[in-house]
Amino acid sequence: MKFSKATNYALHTMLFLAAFPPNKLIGVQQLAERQEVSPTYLSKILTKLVKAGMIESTSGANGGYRLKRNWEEISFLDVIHAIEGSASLFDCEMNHGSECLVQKVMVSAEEKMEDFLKNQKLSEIAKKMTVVL
Amino acid sequence: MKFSKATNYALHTMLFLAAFPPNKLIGVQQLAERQEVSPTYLSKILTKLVKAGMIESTSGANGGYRLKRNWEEISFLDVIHAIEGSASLFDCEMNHGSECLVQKVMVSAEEKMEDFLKNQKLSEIAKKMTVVL
DNA sequence: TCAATTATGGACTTTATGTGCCCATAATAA
DNA sequence: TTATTATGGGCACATAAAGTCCATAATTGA
Ligand code: SF4
Ligand code: SF4
Repeated sequence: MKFSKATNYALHTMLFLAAFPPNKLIGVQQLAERQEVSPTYLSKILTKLVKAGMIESTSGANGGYRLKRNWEEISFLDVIHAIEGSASLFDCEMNHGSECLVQKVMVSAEEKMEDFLKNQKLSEIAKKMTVVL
Repeated sequence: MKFSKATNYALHTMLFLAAFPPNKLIGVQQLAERQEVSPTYLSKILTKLVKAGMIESTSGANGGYRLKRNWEEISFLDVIHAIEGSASLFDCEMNHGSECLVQKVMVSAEEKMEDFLKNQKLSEIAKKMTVVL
């Protein structure tokens, strides 16, 4: 029960892009160096963010990634869900009726965390960070 | 990023014990059957609960497990921590100063969930459950 | 048009963790 | 003493995370 490193990389990349000249492209090489992660691995993560509609990519020389227009509204939760998926943290195979209290408690707990993360916008946090990374 | 099955087993065992004649011992065999899990595996989990001071065990014929006296105060969070440990869900190896905002946000989010789980007492939930398991 | 650069995607290996089993040992009751 | 039950170490298996490699596509610039 831990957040994956991939989520960490994704969050940091998004925050870095938020504090980067907008519309300017930056390649996976430089993003990877900054986080001390292999470019090939980070590449997979970035592709997920692209598919989630948070960033856009451009191939070819001088290509790279940049935030999409709606980025100011993206929350921590959005990034986490893009990487880890949106399935419940507590998945019980059995199905003892819809009034199962255990699941209810666990799902409610998870929602408490998600409600908070939903309100943590990347733009707000990036603004407050003095040094990025 | 999922709660382990072990946590699921632990929670269900505790809830079952809460709705069981107090001071009466029940063996791992019967507990395991009820949850459709191997006794040997459940045994390890129960030992963790013993070490966490939530239940007590008795060896020998007619031995088994039962709740300890203080059990009414035990929360979901206590059980989860006993099984999964209490380390932060978001552990960043790097240490970019104590004012790291990313960690702050993630830890705060986790605390939201924990605050909720801390207030879910086993005794309360067990009382509300019509049928146990 | 050609070569260099960059992202994408598939397949793979490695590593870590969770899940589960087996057996030896200790403790207790009959 | 024997049967029963928990404990603990070690091992095996399954699953997922983390990371690598390479082929392909898209774009730029010469
Ligand atoms: S009671 Fe709920 S959580 Fe427990 S096994 Fe049944 S469905 Fe799953
Ligand atoms: S900024 Fe915080 S979360 Fe990010 S790498 Fe540094 S210590 Fe870790």
